[in-house]
Amino acid sequence: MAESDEKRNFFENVYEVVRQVPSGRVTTYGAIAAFLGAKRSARMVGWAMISSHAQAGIPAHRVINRNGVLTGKHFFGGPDAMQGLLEAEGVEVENDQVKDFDRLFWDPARELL
DNA sequence: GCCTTGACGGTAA
DNA sequence: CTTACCGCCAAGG
Repeated sequence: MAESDEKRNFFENVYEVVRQVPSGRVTTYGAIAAFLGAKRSARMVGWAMISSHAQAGIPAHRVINRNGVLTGKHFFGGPDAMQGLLEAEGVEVENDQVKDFDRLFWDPARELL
């Protein structure tokens, strides 16, 4: 029963980490996955975000891919919804790509730990 | 029950 | 430096 519970915990862990992301900061799927010990399963983090759509307090718009591109902007109900949210927090977005991504990158294993 | 797709990432060529 | 392919895990068809 441990394995099934851990799987569920993985999703819950993702929600918790994303929830700790401060405004004006962005993180990546790989960073979260690596923080959870599944650095090779960054895709699952993205899948968890889709499930997080039903959760509250999950700033999924702050979670993007390692390229700094708003890969899941289409899942926010609008092509510019995610970009608008980031810009509203002070994050400059250019062509669906976060500017100064390296400067705004929030690493859970570096700042949260 | 098997195959394909998917909010990714890293390494190889 | 850019492009291509494979790998991980889960869910939908």
